[in-house]
Amino acid sequence: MTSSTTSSTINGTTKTWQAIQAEVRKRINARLWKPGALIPHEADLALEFGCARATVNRALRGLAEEGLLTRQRRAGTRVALNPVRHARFEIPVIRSEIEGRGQSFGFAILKRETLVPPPDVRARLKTGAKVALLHLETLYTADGAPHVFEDRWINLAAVPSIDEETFVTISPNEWLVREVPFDGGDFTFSALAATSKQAALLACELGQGLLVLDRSTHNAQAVVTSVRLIFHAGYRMHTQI
Amino acid sequence: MTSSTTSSTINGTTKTWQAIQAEVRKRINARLWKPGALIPHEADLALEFGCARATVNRALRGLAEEGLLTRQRRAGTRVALNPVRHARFEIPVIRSEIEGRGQSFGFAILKRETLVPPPDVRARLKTGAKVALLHLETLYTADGAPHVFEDRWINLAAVPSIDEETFVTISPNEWLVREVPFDGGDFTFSALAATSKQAALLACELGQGLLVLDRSTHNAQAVVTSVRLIFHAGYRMHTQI
DNA sequence: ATTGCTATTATGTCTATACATATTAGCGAG
DNA sequence: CTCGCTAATATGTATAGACATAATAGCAAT
Repeated sequence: MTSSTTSSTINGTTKTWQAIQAEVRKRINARLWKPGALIPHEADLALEFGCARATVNRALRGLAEEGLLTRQRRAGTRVALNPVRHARFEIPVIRSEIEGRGQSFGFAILKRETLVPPPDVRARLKTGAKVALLHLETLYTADGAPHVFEDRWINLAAVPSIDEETFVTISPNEWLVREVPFDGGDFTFSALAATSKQAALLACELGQGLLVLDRSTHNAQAVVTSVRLIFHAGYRMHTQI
Repeated sequence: MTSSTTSSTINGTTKTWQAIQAEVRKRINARLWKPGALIPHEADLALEFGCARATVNRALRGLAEEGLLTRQRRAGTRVALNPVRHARFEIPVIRSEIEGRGQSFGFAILKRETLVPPPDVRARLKTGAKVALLHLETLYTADGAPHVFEDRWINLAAVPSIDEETFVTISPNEWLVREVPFDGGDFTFSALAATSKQAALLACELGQGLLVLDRSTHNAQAVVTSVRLIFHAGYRMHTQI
């Protein structure tokens, strides 16, 4: 029958943009297209794959975002010389992370005060020498065991409503994620050897290596909060690419 | 003067997908569209912004990839309940990282041997109990100072040509990135306190906290290599979102 | 040789239309 | 009330055609 409703209008195989991506990936891996080399331009590939240029564009754009290709107008598309790989870490809400492992989540506010912070914190939050900030120290636990110690400074000007929050039922971590929209931030991983205070808090030996994550988040107006998370000994932050 | 602009949106000149993204972001941040809420569907937005549905699709797809929106066929698009944020770390070639800071790069192969690895390495590389692997220990330096100690195991079956490489002019790190295509891998950050050996290698105090990055990379066939990088004391790995 | 214009070219984006596909809502039979 | 079918619907993808934009190459004038 001359039914025009059949799906595969294209001879041979239906070439979705994902199929094209896979094919391009294969050619790069097989060194058919070598690092640094120019690959055929979109129109040619569209012709070869029997699809529209927009479909090729969709495929190549994705690979460029991954860092596998570099593209430039007029100059064309080439295989990346140094395939800069990106590791994407999910930064979850602490409660979700713990409960996701089937453990019980808990937290305790160890300190809550409003004062002018030390210079390094002032620098991170870009606040003046006389501006008081909210300072919170919280210990998060998993199945009762110390999980992470959080040392947080909050810009009250950016989050005024936080004054009314007691943090009895919701942790500072979760409250901020839920209530404060933000545009960006920065993350820094580092390591330190446990001081006696940290060893006591996190129930580890004095001098053990601890993973540290410093994070500050900002919106369009100001730096909202800056936090240092010191994880329990042996904690590993994992991701796949 | 007169409050002339009652403009519902940016009209006229540019209604690019990026402008639409920005507008949607603004509405989410302004809580006009609250977390969990359904937003108008693509056709409606296209009508409102005066553009084609494909353009709206492009904008919303990007926001969904970021994790700010969740989209489902037939069900529509809603603002993500807990915006899982992603930190994207670039994993550069060590030489590029050092030279990018204007420092001089160097490396020294401390050990090169071929032997059956211990069980934990066997597990990571998924090799048999009798398969010998190439083991390399390398110290990378920046301006002559220790930068990172690399302890690497390489699956010879996956990278046979490595036997001929002397690593005199090119480091193992760079050689592998350049010569061995891979599909994926996983990363784990952790911390340890410097042992006396590590302290000597990295020129730091005994017991200092050191940042550790374990990485293994695989292609379609096998796990190609597994590496542990132990960074010098005080090293900070930074990224922005 | 250097500068400056212009034509060329490959990617970037937008449009209008069409069909595919997943998921839900509704309805009828058991 | 539940199961199973069908219709409705929002996103996902593909298409041809068009124009925009950046970067290059070539050529001309200084």
